[in-house]
Amino acid sequence: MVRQIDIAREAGTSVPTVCRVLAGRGEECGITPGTARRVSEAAARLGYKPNLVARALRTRRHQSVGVLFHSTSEPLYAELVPAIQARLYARGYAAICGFWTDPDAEAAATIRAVVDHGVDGVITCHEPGQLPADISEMPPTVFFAIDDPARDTVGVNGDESLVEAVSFLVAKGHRRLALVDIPRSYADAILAPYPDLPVSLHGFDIDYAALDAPGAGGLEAVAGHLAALAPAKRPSGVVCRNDLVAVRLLALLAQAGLRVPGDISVVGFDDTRLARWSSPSLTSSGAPVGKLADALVDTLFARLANPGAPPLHVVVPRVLSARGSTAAPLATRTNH
Amino acid sequence: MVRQIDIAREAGTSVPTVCRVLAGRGEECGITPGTARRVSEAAARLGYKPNLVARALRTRRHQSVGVLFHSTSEPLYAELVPAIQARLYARGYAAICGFWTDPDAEAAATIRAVVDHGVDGVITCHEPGQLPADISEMPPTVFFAIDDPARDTVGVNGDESLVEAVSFLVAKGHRRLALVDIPRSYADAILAPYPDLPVSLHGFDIDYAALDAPGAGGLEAVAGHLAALAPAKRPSGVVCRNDLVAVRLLALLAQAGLRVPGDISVVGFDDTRLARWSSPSLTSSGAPVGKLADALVDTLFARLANPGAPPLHVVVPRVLSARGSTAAPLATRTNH
DNA sequence: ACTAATTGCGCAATCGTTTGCACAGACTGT
DNA sequence: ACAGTCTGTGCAAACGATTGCGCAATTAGT
Repeated sequence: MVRQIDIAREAGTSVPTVCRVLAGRGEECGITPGTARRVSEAAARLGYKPNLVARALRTRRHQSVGVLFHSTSEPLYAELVPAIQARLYARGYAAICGFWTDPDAEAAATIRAVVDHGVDGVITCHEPGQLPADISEMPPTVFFAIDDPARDTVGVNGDESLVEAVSFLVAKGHRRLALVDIPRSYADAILAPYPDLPVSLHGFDIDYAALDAPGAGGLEAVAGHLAALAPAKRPSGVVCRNDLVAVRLLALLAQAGLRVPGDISVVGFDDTRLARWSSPSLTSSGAPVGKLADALVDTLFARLANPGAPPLHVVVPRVLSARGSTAAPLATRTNH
Repeated sequence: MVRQIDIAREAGTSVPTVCRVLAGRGEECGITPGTARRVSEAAARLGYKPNLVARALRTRRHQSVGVLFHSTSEPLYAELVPAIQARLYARGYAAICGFWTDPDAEAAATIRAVVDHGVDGVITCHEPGQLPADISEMPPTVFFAIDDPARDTVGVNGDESLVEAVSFLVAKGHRRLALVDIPRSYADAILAPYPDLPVSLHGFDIDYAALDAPGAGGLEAVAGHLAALAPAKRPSGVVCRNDLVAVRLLALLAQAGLRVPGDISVVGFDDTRLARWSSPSLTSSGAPVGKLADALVDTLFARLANPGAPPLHVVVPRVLSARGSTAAPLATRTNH
């Protein structure tokens, strides 16, 4: 291990001078160009790597950020976490990652463990209200997909893009829709532009941990219900809370004998790789993962640069990508 | 922030005594039970949290492990990384995560950045031979799914379970098989038990980064080739390198007009959630993620506890889970 | 030439924890 | 009672980088 004192000896100077030159503050501190050059060259020659631990002890900045998300079984997070990590490294920061499955207990313990390791900031999807109370001092934190005017947040537009998904289906000719596992508040926002549209709500009790199982956490009942309806009474389009629910529904609808998009169209949310991997591929509305990661990391560094600024709020718009899971409804097509 | 000196003042003793008691070495160092109790109580009362950065500077152990994998677009890694992280936290260690997409350039830079942050150990799927040369001192490292007698490794059995997958299809009556993106060395191992089985090899040039695109990184050509063959000449069973390839192939075969498992059976590898999410669900052979994570973390800590021991090698057996993508071939069924 | 301002650099303390060593005090043995 | 052992505890020096302050050496000013 090469230390600053080794460079100092090599360059015939002292540790503080080495420190100032290597911190790029040579000019500012009035170091002679010649000295600065000797230091830089010696550092390069010896292959100096700063000891980040020692630096962190002195400066109280650790060059690391906690990245705390639901277990990556949420397909969006599986893509978002590596994207965030890449952007942090581009700024010389390490990503200390924490995942959990159970929202309440595990999350708090995981967050506490990461914060105790001395991160400079946190990026998380955890609800601010449920943060462990005894965390003495939570570092600057950016919350993803959380509505809280008092915190720094990065979100994706919710009800507007839900309206867009619905209008996409309406434009294709659908007149009877179902929403799966979508909050009623969002659903209400939909009714405004389409007061006469029959919309049914399903799957409020979906158990995401059981989505792997054959029953799919309650989703099988939803598929069965849809299949049991007479075609004329059946919703011809379904909008799902996220891609995972949509993809599982795709499989269950096939089992139940409904063809997608022939008998029924399906729209997902988040536009993850899952939407491109499924058969049929899934029409989905989501914000580009790269832009989300940009927004999260930029917001965190803006906060670190300016601790006193008022709360920051960024919304990344979703884009609807039409794919194979949506088509005009059968009735419309036969009418033509 | 509460420091040891605050506890020392509160308990009427000195910093070294506090340190020894809190390190659990009170007995060993002959601290009086009374003193030890006063220290413990004061620490609890004040809510002491050790400064891990200061400790790391002194002890050179950082209580953190680098977890370095391909970008989690590899479905197995998306499940493995959170499982590893959970086990590290259970031991009081943080997971500093690094992901990359391009195997050569990004991986080296990512690994270097993480190692520079001072991790105690590394768990990675990177090839040992391609580690950046100028990493002064690589900490103890466990390699996943790498064959290298000189390193600590955790693997899944490869050719044996490939044989098992083939024998599973043969037992169902399949007599003509295809392997997609499977190394020829493995394929050779298969020919031993089944010398007369016609096996064709496909998809050696699959571009994993392009698997999202419509052409699926070359996989569309494979599906097209299979669909173009006369049913009698067509392989009735396909074994794929991993679940992602298998799931994409499922979609492409459907597009090409082949039904799964009616016309053709498909077997995946790794048994990720993708296998349970696809339609039809995918027969797949994989080691349980939990056991893999256990093996990786246990092996790393065994190495940390005993730096001089000879290389450790653990193999976690795969288990074949039969699901909806496999059935007896059409020919066999009509014969009965 | 003598004081004052300026410049370039190094001394020493600091961050919080750990650990080798030594020093008091109590105790034992003769 | 005194030398020797043992026991519990504290002193001080690390670990490596950062930074306020001040000291020399040079230059400017009169």
